[in-house]
Amino acid sequence: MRVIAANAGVSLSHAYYYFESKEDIVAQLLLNLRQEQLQLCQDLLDEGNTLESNIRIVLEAGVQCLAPYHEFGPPFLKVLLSGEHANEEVTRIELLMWELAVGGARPLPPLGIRRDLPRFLLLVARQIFTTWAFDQSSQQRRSHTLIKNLAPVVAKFAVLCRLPVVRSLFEDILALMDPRTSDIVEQDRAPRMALRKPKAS
Amino acid sequence: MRVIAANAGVSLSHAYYYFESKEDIVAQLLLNLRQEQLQLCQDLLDEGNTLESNIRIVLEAGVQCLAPYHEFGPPFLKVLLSGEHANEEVTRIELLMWELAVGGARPLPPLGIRRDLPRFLLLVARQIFTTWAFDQSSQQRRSHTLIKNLAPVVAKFAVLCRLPVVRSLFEDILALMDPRTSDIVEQDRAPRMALRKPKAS
DNA sequence: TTGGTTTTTTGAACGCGTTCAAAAAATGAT
DNA sequence: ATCATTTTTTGAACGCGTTCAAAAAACCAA
Repeated sequence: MRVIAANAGVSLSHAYYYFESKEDIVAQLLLNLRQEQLQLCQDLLDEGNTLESNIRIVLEAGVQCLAPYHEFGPPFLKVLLSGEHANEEVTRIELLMWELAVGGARPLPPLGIRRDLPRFLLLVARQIFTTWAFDQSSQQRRSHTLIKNLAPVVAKFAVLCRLPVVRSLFEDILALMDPRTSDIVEQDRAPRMALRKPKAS
Repeated sequence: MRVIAANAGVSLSHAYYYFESKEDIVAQLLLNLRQEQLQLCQDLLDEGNTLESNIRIVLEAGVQCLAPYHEFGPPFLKVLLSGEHANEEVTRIELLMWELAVGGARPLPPLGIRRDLPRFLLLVARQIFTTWAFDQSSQQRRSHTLIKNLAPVVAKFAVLCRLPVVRSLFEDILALMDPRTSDIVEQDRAPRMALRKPKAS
């Protein structure tokens, strides 16, 4: 904070006139970087690539924009997971990027999951982000490798969602991670879209 | 640290004679709690329940043991993800619990995944832990609900792994998160167990 | 016992994020 | 222009995790 204030040419305490806390500054920085990533993605996604390619583009743009601030990986993650600060805006931007990636992919993903796939990819991306945040390998090589290996798997999964069994797994996972699901307490939730009746019970 | 040192009846600086840092104390605490969870699980898992039931038992034992220290959720997570401190021991214990959960389940999970399922469950459990660490709902209600809803989904997934398509997804996911995968840099990894040949390269 | 060596323990200080009362500056009505 | 009010800016301090030189204690050969 002392360095930031000095660089801004104000006193230490004056920095708190503009920002609530250091974490708040980190949150703003993350927001700026996500906006930068969005701009980068908008330049790269408009060519009708495959879904796999688009997934890689978005993820790589992410680590590229954040790379100069990799030392703030853990604070970034904390801001994102703590659900405070301006992170609903960050989530909005992330979701928008995944909508572009899905909507611009050729061939288009199966119709049945097309609407929900962006939210699913958001979950996947959060997992990548977690890995990246604590990636101690040089140049975050591990994260890049993970992205490279993950993109085809997710794309394959999307295609397999044409099969009802796989599709129901997709729905289950999405329902689990949907925050609304956690609010249901009283009634037992029946499994959604049970494609195969359980033998008993 | 001042409070801990005072409670221990030593001076502040003397606490650093026994522990490297505050994070180190947190890591040791987490290890103790995992050992406690293991003991709890060993008492509850020896009855040949279903896999779903065992999954719930292990996860619930986890949140139960950690509940008194929920305020340390984020530091716990950081310790676990940063890969420092004594967390390979923590991982060992967690893996052991999942081996008990899988090996003691009746009916036994499909043979093809029986060996790898514990590692898969470890990944799932880490995700639950992440959710729990930042769970702001009262009594961590959200985490409990998530566990309740997740157990049947994972159990269902395990059964579906009898189908080759689903099984290959299982293998893919496990390979992705395996740290060894990230070390492969030079050669392009061919997709393992491709069940359906792509139409063109 | 002595004197030297190692282990244990401490007090004082540092850096960092944060707070707060109050000074300085800007603003606005009379 | 004057004074009251609000906005902007600051210096001094606090709490916390951490470090370190040095004191105190324990240990051990001579």
